Amino acid sequence: MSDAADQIIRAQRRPRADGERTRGAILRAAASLATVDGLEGLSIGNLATAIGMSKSGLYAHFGSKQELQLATVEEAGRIFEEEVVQPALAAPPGLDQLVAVCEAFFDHLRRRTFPGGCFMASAALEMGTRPGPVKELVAAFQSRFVALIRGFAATALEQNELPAHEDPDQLAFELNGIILVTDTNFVLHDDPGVLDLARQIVHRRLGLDSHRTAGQT
Amino acid sequence: MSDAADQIIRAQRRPRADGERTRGAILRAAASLATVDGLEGLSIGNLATAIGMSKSGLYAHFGSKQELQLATVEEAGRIFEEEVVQPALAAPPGLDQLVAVCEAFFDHLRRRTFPGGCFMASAALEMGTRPGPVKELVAAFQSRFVALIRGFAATALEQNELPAHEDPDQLAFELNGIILVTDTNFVLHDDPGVLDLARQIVHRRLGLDSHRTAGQT
DNA sequence: GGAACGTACGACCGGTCGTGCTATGTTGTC
DNA sequence: GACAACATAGCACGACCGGTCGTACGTTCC
Repeated sequence: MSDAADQIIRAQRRPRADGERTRGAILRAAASLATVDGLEGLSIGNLATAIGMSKSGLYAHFGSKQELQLATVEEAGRIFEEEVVQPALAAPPGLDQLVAVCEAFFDHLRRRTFPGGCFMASAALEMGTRPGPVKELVAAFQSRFVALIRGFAATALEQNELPAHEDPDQLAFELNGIILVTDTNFVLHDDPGVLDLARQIVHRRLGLDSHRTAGQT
Repeated sequence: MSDAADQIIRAQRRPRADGERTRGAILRAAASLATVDGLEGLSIGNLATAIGMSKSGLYAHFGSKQELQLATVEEAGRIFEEEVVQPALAAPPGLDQLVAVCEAFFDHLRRRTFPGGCFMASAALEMGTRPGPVKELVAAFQSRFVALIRGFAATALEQNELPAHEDPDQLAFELNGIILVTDTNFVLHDDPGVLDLARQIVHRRLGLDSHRTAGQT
C-alpha cells in the first residue's frame, strides 16, 4: 500500500538498464537469425558470436533454449505489430484498412526487416509439427492476425464497400493466402516484382481499380 | 552395337535389387521426416535409426548430406506428382482441372501422406534463404506447379468457363495462395475442417455452386 | 561501505552432427 | 563355384550442439 513496500517489490525484481538493452539486442538478432536458420536451427553459440558475446553470457538472460525461442517469437510479434498492424489501424475503418494491412505487409517484405521474409509464416510451418508452448504462441499470433483481417472485412461489408455476397471468414482466408504466397515467392525468388503483382491482385480481388496504385479517388 | 556389348554396359552399371529397394525406403522415410524436422534438420543418424540401419550403411547410398537432400526432394516431387498432379490431369481440361488440382491437394493433406503437410511448401520457406542446388530444385518444382495451374486457368478461359476479365497469372497466384494457407492452417491447427472451408472457397472463387460438394450437375 | 544482485566470461560436460576408412557379408555374372 | 561388384556394419574423427559450472566485474540498495 505504501510506496515503500512498492519500492521494495520493484527493487527485488528490477533488471539493470544495460541488461535490458543487451537483451533487446539479442532478441532482435535472434528474430533475424531465426528467419534464416529457423527457430529450431537457431543455435545459442551462433547467436552469441553474431552479437559478439559469449554463449554463457547470453545464456544468463534465458534459462533455456525454449525460453529464448519464446522471447524471440514475442519480439518478432512486437515488430510485426509495429510494421504491419499499426499502419493498417491508422487507415479509415473498413475497406481501407483491408487494403492497408495487405500493403503494409508487402512493404514489410520490401523493407527486408528480416532476411527470411515474414517471421511468423516461417515459424508457423516450422513449428506446426512440434507441439509445445512455442507452437501455441505462434498459432495464437496467427489466429489474432486472421481475426484482425476478418474484422476489417466485416466492417467493410457493413459499410457496403464490398459485394453483399462476400463472407468475412472466406475473404480473410483468401487474403491471408495471398499474403502467404507472396511471402513464399518473394523469399524463394528474391524478386520485388512479386510484391507489385500481389498488390495488383489484392486491389482487383477487392473490386478496386487495378491501374491506380496510390490513388485515393 | 551388339546386345552383348549392351549387356556388359548394363551389367557394369546395374545396381543390386535390394539396394534399390532400401534406397527407396530411405527416401520415403526421409521425405516424411523432412516435413517434421525440415530438410536441414534431417539428420543422417536420425534417419538411419528410423529405418533400422547404421549411419554408415545409409551414408553409402549418398555421398553427402546434400545428395541426400536432393534425392529426397526428387522423391517428394514424385509423390506429389502422383497424388496431386495426375488426378488433376485425369479430369476434363479447363475449369474441371482447375478445381481438381485444388481438391487433389486437399485430399493429399487429408490423407496425411506426410506428417508435416505439404513437403514443397515447407521446403520452399525453409530453403528460400539458403542458396544452393537444393533451393533451386525446390524453386523449379514450385514454378512448374504454378505453371500447371496457370495452364488450367488459361484453358478454362478459352472455353469461356470463367469471366473474361480473369487473368491466368493472377488466378494461379490466388489459388496457390489458397493452397498454401490451407496447408499452413491444417498443419498448425491440425483441423480437417480447414480443408472443407478451403474447398468451399475454391468453388466460390471459381463461380461454382458452393452448396454442392461433389455434384457434377 | 559492504552485501546482494545483475551481467558477462572461459572452461568444460555429454551428446550428436556429418563424414570418412576399413572390413565383411551378399548378390549377380561368367 | 569363383570372383567382382555391391550393400552394410563397425569404428573413429573433428566440429558443434545445448547446457552447467565457477568466477569476476559493475550496479544498486540498505
